[in-house]
Amino acid sequence: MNKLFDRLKEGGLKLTPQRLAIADYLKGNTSHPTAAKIYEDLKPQYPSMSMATIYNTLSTMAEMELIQELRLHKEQIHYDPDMSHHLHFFCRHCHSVIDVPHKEGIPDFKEFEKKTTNRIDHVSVALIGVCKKCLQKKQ
Amino acid sequence: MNKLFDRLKEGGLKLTPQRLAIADYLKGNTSHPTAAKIYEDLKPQYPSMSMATIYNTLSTMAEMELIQELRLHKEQIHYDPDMSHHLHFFCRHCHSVIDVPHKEGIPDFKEFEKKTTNRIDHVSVALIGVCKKCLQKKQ
DNA sequence: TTTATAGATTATAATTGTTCTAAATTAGTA
DNA sequence: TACTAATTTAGAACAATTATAATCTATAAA
Ligand SMILES: [Mn+2]
Ligand SMILES: [Mn+2]
Ligand SMILES: [Zn+2]
Ligand SMILES: [Zn+2]
Repeated sequence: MNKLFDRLKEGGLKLTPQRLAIADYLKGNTSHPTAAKIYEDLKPQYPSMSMATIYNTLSTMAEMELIQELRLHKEQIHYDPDMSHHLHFFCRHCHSVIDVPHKEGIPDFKEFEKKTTNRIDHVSVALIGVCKKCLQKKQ
Repeated sequence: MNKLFDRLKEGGLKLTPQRLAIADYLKGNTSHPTAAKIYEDLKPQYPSMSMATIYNTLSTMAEMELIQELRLHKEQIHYDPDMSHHLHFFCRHCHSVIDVPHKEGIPDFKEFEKKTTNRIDHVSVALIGVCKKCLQKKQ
């Protein structure tokens, strides 16, 4: 029932309770959690789970392109199981990450690539600002 | 003769040899150096200069909006005295940063702001890829 | 010339998210 | 059940940046 988990299986990886817990946690999750948040939330059910396991599993999933790593600031990596093309808004007060529906718009840089012969693999766009909640609190 | 330094002066800061050295180093510099690179390059002339001074000075300059801090990856901050609107290409092999002339093109997100009432302060665009030199080396 | 003071610099310690390591445990298989 | 390679775990290591506290500097009283 969990696509993430099924893909891990297909990849020949062992099906451990930890991996299932992390896959279940991420499934349909739009909150862009950090490793620390996942650890904290899984702790009650899996008190022995290590941060290393969280990072290992997330790294594996990212390598298999099942989730994406969002490096929106230097403090922490956020993880996103939504692999569809969309952008992110990052609140620099509370560090929350909000999905931004993406409708084309990002210009192409083919000209830059041709002129310079640098190869662009990925255009990273992030909207930085202050979220609704934090704006309200400040008043 | 150095605009950066003059602005520091205007800001009421003391004009120290360290600050002048850093301002001179950055003037017209398009290499997007890190704090460590600046430290290394100034060491011969200023062997007693501390990393703390480099960071303090760069932070002050960034706060005064005389330079920008580029957080293109989690490892290091790159500094750029060019405050004009332009984008950056980042090579994930050698970590070099290359200016990309910007001709409008970045879509506006007014609609997102109105709908969600989150406030966008800044749209960060980074082109991630492999630079010319690194592409050649791999062949 | 001394003393005072505020700000700047320095060396070093602390911080912190992530990665590494090595030992213990487990899943999958026979 | 027993084997083995993969996985998990606790804790150490790492590295860029930030914080701290002592020292230094320039300038201004006294
Ligand atoms: Mn998302
Ligand atoms: Mn630049
Ligand atoms: Zn917020
Ligand atoms: Zn390169």
